[in-house]
Amino acid sequence: MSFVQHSIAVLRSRGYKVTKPRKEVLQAVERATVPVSPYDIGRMMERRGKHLDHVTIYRVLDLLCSLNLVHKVLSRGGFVKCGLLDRPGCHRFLVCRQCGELQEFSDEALCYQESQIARNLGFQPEHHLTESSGLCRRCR
Amino acid sequence: MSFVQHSIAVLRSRGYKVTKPRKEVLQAVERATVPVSPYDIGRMMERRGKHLDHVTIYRVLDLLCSLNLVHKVLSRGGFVKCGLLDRPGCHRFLVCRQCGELQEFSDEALCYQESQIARNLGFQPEHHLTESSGLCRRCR
DNA sequence: GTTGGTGCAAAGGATTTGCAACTTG
DNA sequence: CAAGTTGCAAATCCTTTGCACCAAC
Repeated sequence: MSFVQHSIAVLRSRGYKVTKPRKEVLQAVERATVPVSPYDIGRMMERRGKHLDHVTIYRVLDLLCSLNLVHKVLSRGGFVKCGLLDRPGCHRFLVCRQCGELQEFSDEALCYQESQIARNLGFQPEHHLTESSGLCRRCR
Repeated sequence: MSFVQHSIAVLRSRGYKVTKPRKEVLQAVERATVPVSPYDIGRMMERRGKHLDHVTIYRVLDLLCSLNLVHKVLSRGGFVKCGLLDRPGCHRFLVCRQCGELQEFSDEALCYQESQIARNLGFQPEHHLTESSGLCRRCR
């Protein structure tokens, strides 16, 4: 099942309406190869002769983030589709500092280790955010 | 040696001028207990009867970041003084989602493990950015 | 038909740039 | 005194809010 199809199913199952703007944002994120900002998405649509209000794009992205269908990449300030779909645990990124290409992964051992460190420092850990940067295979 | 003193020494040793605005931004960051934005710093100064142009604050923070004297906390969108000074390796954070309190640490084993994962996925790793969130001792 | 979603207008921040004037070493 | 910094003005971009209208279920 494709990313868009899966996302639509999740929307429906949670009681959210499956609207044209939501489908279009999903398709735009699907096509993107690097993290895209709300305005990037707006421009992508214009180039295809469509138009979406930027406020709508913001709101759709917020919703998709809250459902873990897309992620915000903080080091780049943009959004990407979730590439791990239902896989549990913290989703992490490798980001190419040259071309922006992104690879998503999750790793239980890492979560465990980070949680241990947090507890040792008096924290009760909840989430781990990791974005490693470097060079991807092609840019190396 | 205090954070401010250390930072001034680093500026000097790298050939940067030690100016009044730079010292004042350093002092503001020193006093902050949670990550602060450039405008936060501006307001902190006003409250003390001083004034700094926001553009200057942006530029000073950029410089201090590039020298690793302060860090940008992406999950909170603010800056903090570096609490590990010259300690090598990637600096990481625990951030309290309640009060914003922040603890900095570094961990060699974690760096190693993350690098391994990156290489297995075809990446040449350079930096690891980690910001775990949870509850600090007091907010728990 | 209802409820939730969207578009529009507008406001409020955040961030950047160019240039003249000033300060530090 | 020279080079590096700062302050100001202004432009640009990002993000959010309120409300009237519209579309999906």
